[in-house]
Amino acid sequence: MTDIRVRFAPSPTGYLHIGGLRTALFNWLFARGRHGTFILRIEDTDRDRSTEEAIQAILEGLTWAGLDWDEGPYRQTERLALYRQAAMDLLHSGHAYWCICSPEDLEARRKEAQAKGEPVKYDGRCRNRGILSPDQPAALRFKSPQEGQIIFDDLIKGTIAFDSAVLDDLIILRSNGYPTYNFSVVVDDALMRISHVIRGDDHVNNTPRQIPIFQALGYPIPQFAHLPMILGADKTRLSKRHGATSVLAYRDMGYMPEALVNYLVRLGWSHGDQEIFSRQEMIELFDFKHVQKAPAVFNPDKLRWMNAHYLRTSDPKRVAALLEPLLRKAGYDDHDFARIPGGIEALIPPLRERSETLLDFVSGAEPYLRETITLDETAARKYLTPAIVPSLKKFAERLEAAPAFTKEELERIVHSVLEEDGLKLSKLAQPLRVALTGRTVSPGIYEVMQLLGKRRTIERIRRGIAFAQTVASPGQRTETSDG
RNA sequence: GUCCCCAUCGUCUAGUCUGGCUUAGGACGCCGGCCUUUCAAGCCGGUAACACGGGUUCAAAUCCCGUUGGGGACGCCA
Repeated sequence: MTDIRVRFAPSPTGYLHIGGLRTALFNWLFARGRHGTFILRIEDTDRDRSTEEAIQAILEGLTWAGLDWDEGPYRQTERLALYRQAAMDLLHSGHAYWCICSPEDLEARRKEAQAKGEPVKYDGRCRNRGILSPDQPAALRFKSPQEGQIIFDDLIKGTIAFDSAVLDDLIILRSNGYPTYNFSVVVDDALMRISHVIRGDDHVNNTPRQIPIFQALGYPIPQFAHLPMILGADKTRLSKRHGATSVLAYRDMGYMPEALVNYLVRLGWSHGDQEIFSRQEMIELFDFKHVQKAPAVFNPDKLRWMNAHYLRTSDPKRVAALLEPLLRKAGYDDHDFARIPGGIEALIPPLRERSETLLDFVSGAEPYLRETITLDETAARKYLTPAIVPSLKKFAERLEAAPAFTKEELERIVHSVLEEDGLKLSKLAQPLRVALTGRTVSPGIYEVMQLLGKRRTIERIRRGIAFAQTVASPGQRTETSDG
């Protein structure tokens, strides 16, 4: 059995996007599940569009997602001598030839062919010119086979056949000496002994052009697995038009990497009815047999649901670790974190039932992180009324005198007030909630009080009482009345 | 236009290879209910699909052909 060696080979012309992450994930899963090697290779042979920032963004995205690589990152621009050597070998063995057609000429001919409805391919006019040492800018072209068929068995799509007649002689070395994609991939996949080429199915058409190059170079042909594309809601290829497609943008929007990865693994792959997969399960269960052949539409709603699920079921420590940088980014610091008995971690259980993203935690945590709050006007007017003041007062007094600040004790006090004042819990809970958080929506009031601590709990109730009394004064009433 | 690939609820999908077990299952979303201290979460129920037309067969979502529709590729980009 040959070693499993796979690679993820992004071109650093932009950020790492959702589709790229999924391709990387499937490669990684395949390698990890078969004791294989996962190689990272940066395809930066396009000098004009490749950037260092993009490389960093790709590495950062993969790392965030938890996809670690065993070899690399290799950079093709550091391997140029290898491609040139291979190209010269091809020239000398008669598999390649110099072409002096200018890019402008080629472009013009392409347009003409397109307009006439003729096949758009290089006409091979330099093929028999036998140029040995060009004295003008020249590109090296590969002699593609002209007859027969090129057939390969795709692990996902099955047997795919192309007539060699549709192939033209592709350029393998640009006139600037840089290799082109179709050539450098083959050389690297061959040299790196890649056993399985797992990539997006936008590369299906490149495969019959690459296979003859493997053969001409004298290397074995790897297995191919072409993943279907990810589409946007309008069924066109996922792009910026569909909103956020950058992996790092999802991190910044408060998504957990395990949620994104789980969502992505189910986009095109399945294992019966199972939706939730641990890292280990994915590794063990992933196979090409259950990879879909048709493209899949990216569904942000399901991703959100998945994220909410992970938020609710993950270890609070884990969630807290991911949340902290977002809180800091929002302007909070250690001083704020220290206000909460139990720190950031204590926020997780109460808030996670109400959060779909970590950003929801950021806004939900505000009342507990700050020393004081601003009351929501509408909520305060509605619930902090003179009628509830006596009960609030009674509650605050008893709380102050209470021997402990446990949930049981809080519950006991609340119920004693309820009973004496003949109130239903909801009648007291909502005013308390508004006084304590400034809002109508929050975790349970006992949890809220625990997050606030005794001092802030009492202070906020007193402020709530003050508000209710201010509103009760005749002047205020007139002022705020809308008739 | 040429070439390649694909086709189950709105979306992700099970089932298709190895036809009958399917009144086509699950998930997201949506709708309703329960629970309830607000909002959620959770639980229960509902909504909704085999693109179409021909074959083959006792029997087809499952096999074959065609049509239609969709995606991808046609660069000295990757």
